[in-house]
Amino acid sequence: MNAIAKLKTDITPDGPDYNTVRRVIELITEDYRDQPSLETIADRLGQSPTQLQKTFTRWAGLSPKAFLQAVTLDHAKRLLREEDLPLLETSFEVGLSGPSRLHDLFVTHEAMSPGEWKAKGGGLVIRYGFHISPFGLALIMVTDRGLAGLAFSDSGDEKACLEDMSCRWPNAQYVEDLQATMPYAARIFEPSKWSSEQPLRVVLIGTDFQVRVWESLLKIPMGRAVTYSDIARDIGQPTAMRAVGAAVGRNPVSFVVPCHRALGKNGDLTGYHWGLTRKRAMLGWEAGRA
DNA sequence: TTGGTAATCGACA
DNA sequence: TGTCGATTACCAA
Repeated sequence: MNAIAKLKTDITPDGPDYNTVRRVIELITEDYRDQPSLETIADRLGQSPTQLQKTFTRWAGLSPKAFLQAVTLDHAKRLLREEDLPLLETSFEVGLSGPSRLHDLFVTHEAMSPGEWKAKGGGLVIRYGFHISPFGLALIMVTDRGLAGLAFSDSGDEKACLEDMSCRWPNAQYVEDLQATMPYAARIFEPSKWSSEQPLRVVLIGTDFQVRVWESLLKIPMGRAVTYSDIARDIGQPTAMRAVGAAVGRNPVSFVVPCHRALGKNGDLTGYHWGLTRKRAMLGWEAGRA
C-alpha cells in the first residue's frame, strides 16, 4: 500500500462499512412496507445475519432493529415533533465569527461574499483531498482561513464530485494535498474529537441570503431536525421557504453545516445534493449518537 | 389518500 | 425580465 492509499484508509477504519449500510438503506427504502427482517436483508446482500449485525453496530452505534426504525419516516416525524424546546431560537448568539452549535460539533465561521471572493482573484489556493468517511468518500477543501468545502462521492465518481465543487469557485487554484485535508477528515467524522475549546474553522462562501440560511442550519442540534419553513421563519422571511430550499441545496460544506437535518413539513426527506440515501444514512448515524 | 396548482422569492442568464 | 427550485397549503376526485 502506498503512502497516499494508507492515508486514506487510516482515517476511519470502518469506512468500507458504508457500502453495506448504503445497500441496506436502499433495500429498506424500496420495500419499507414489508418491514423486511434482518435475515431477509442479509440474504439479499449475501451476508450472514450475524455479520450484518456486527457491521451495523459498529457503524451506527445502534442495533440493526433500532437503526431500521431510525431510518423510517416515523422517526423523521418524531425529530420534528419533539420541538418543545425552541430549537433555532436558542443555542448561541450567532454572529460572524462566533461559535455555534451548542450540542455537538462547534464551529466558528466567517462569511465571504462572492464579491470579496472574486476580488481576491485567482490568488486563492484551495487544497483538497478525498478521504474515507462513514458516508463514503469525502472530498475536503480547505483554504488558509479554514474549511471551505465538504462533499461526498461513491468510489469511482471522484472526478465528477471534484468538478461539481470546483466549478463553484472558478477562479481558485486547486492543489491536491492530503496532508492538509487529513486532519479535518479525522476531526469531522469522529464525535469524540468534537470540542468547544477548539472549534472547527469554516469559511462560508456565498451570498448574504445563503449565509444566513446556513447559519440557521448550524443551530440545529445533533439528532434533531427542522423544516424548510422553520428556517425561513428563523431568518425573518417566513414566506421564503422555497428560496430557503434552494439555498440549503447549495450548502458547500455539507455535514458540517447540517443540511441533512432539514426535512419536509410532513417528515419526508425531500432532497439531498449527494443523494437521499446518504441523507438517510446521516440521520440514522446521528440517531445512534445523539 | 393522491394529484394538480398557485403563491412566493432569491439566483442566474 | 423570465425561468427554476432540496416548499407549502389547498382543493378536487
